[in-house]
Amino acid sequence: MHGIPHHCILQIVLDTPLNAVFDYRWVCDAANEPRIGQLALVSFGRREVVGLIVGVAHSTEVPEGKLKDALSVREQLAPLSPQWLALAGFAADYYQRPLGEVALPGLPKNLRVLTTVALDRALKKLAKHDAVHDGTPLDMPQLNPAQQEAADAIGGAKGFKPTLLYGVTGSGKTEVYLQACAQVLAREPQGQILILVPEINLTPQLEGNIRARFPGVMLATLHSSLSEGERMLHWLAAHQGQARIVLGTRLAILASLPHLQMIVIDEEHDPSYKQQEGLRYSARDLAVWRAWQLGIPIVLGSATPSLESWHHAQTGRYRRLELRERAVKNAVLPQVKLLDMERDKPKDGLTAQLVAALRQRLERGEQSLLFLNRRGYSPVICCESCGWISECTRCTSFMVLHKPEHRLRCHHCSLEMRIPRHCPTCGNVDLQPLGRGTQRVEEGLQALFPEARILRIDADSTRKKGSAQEAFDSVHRGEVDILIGTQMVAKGHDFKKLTLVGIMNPDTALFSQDYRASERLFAQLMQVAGRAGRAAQTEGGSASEVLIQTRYTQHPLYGAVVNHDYDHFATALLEEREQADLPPYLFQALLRAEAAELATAIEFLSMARDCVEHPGITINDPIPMSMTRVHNVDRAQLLVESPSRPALQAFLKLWTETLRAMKSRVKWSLEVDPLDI
DNA sequence: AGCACGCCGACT
DNA sequence: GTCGGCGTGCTC
Repeated sequence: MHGIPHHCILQIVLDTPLNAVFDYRWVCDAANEPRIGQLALVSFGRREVVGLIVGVAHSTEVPEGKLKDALSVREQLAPLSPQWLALAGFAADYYQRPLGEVALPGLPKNLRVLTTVALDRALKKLAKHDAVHDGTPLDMPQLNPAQQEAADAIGGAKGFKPTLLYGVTGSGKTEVYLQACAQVLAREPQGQILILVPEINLTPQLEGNIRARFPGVMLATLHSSLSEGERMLHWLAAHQGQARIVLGTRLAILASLPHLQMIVIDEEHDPSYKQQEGLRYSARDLAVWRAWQLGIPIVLGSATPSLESWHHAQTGRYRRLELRERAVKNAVLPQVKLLDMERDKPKDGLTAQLVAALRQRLERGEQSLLFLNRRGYSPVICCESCGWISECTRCTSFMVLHKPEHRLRCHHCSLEMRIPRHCPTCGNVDLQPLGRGTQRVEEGLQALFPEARILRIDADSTRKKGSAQEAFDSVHRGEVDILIGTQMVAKGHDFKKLTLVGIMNPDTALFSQDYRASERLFAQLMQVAGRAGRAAQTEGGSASEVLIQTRYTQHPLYGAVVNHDYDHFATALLEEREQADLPPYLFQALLRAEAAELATAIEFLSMARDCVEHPGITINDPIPMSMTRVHNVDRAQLLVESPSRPALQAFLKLWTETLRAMKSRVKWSLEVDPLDI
């Protein structure tokens, strides 16, 4: 009874917004049917696409006339595991998208093309690679007692155990992760570990550290700046279990890891774990689900945990471990001081006290960092006689002056133009820059300290590939006296000679409409402040200082920063959130609509608000988004809230199905657990 | 989402 | 006379 040709029905999902499984006929040996989790090439409409087999059956409802044969099954690739399919399924359900739209984009592009040459090449390369396997880690540095306790607790954990590793900047969280990894790798001969970081380009040291520490262990990286060839190779190394450690950004949460034994989320509070377009998933939240599904430990590390995680630690859902001291002997936390801009009026954005502090570092040959989260020369230019200001014609925003390029640029739609010679409305030639960006600060500083070596690091100065790395390297080599940067400089880097951090103008975030702004500001200030004083304090060297310029020296947020007291600050914020019925005590989703006319978008949302019964769910009024128009499209949104996550989920499922069925011409999208409202 | 088919304006 | 605008219809 072998070799008799018979046919089966492959149930296949495809990368399409259609929320459906498509059936295809497949002829094969009865004993040799394709398996769930394999990829297949099929003809779909008038094109050929790669789909994922989610079921194998022997009958179908689809009429004979519509049913097509699958073109091929990718047998050289081991099937994706049921656990991986469940992960993709969970993400699809939770974020209200079709399975195929989650599962297929989670795979390397080269797996989804018609030809298998890239796959075959990668398979061949990895087959040769299999020889080396010497799992002896190098000598581990001595940990302090708190670190050792944390590493043992994490590395020795069995079962689903989310741990919040709360440690001040420079407290050696990375070392804790690495030693916990060493324990897991030693205990589980095949075990794999997934380490997520916010942005891999900003933490280049970590990859090197891991390689140096685990020389016999294959490390695969997964992030958006890999070439397609590399991505294929690294993904496959993870999928085949060869890579024991996978280091990646949020997209790596969908990697196939058949022997996953532990997950590490570094800087778990970082907003870049949330995808901000397409499938708007939170890699951190999916990671927790994945750890729960597999019954494995997960570590969430941060000096300023998200309030969500902090809340979980308070309620006992997460175990909290704490590192209170800096790991390097004699390295102390920098002293944080507030500079009152009301009493010490700034010139060119700098108070006299900050200028004096900069001068002092220059004289001592130490480095300073000025933090200003605004790139360009000035955020707007205006006409002094008629009040004209440089607004973008396509967006609800201003055209930013970029002086080196002599251009105005919109940071939202990248519209560019030459700087007008005179005011477009009244003809006045006196157009003045208003406000201050990094370029203008750089110019002012260079005038103030002509001999100083000043370097600006922001998205504009590092546009070329590799130029950011080069810039950071030159800071590390001590070729820079004063570094000016946006949030790009806040993450990851240890600047050994840096003893001064100046924060120029953080106040705007204090009174933002967005209730998460203060949480973010605090995290950002702590993170930037943490760049200072990471090395041991040397004899005669200055103590590290963080100087914050502000008009609100009495604001409790700054008080908490001065005292390095996230603890009380977070607890106070959580109380406020509970009083005000906000996350994490409430669950939210956002329906967005866009149209050429704002009224069309609002109208659609009003209709959506009333189209389904919603007991237990609060649906607010439709409102224009705070930046209403981007690239000539008007956007509005509808906030949906519930104290019950399951109730919200059930409603969203029904709601999206209803909206999809209405086939409205208005373009809409749903975001679950939005970060920015 | 693609990608077709399908009817009305400014051009080689 | 055609190239091409995007309306709407379908995908096992």
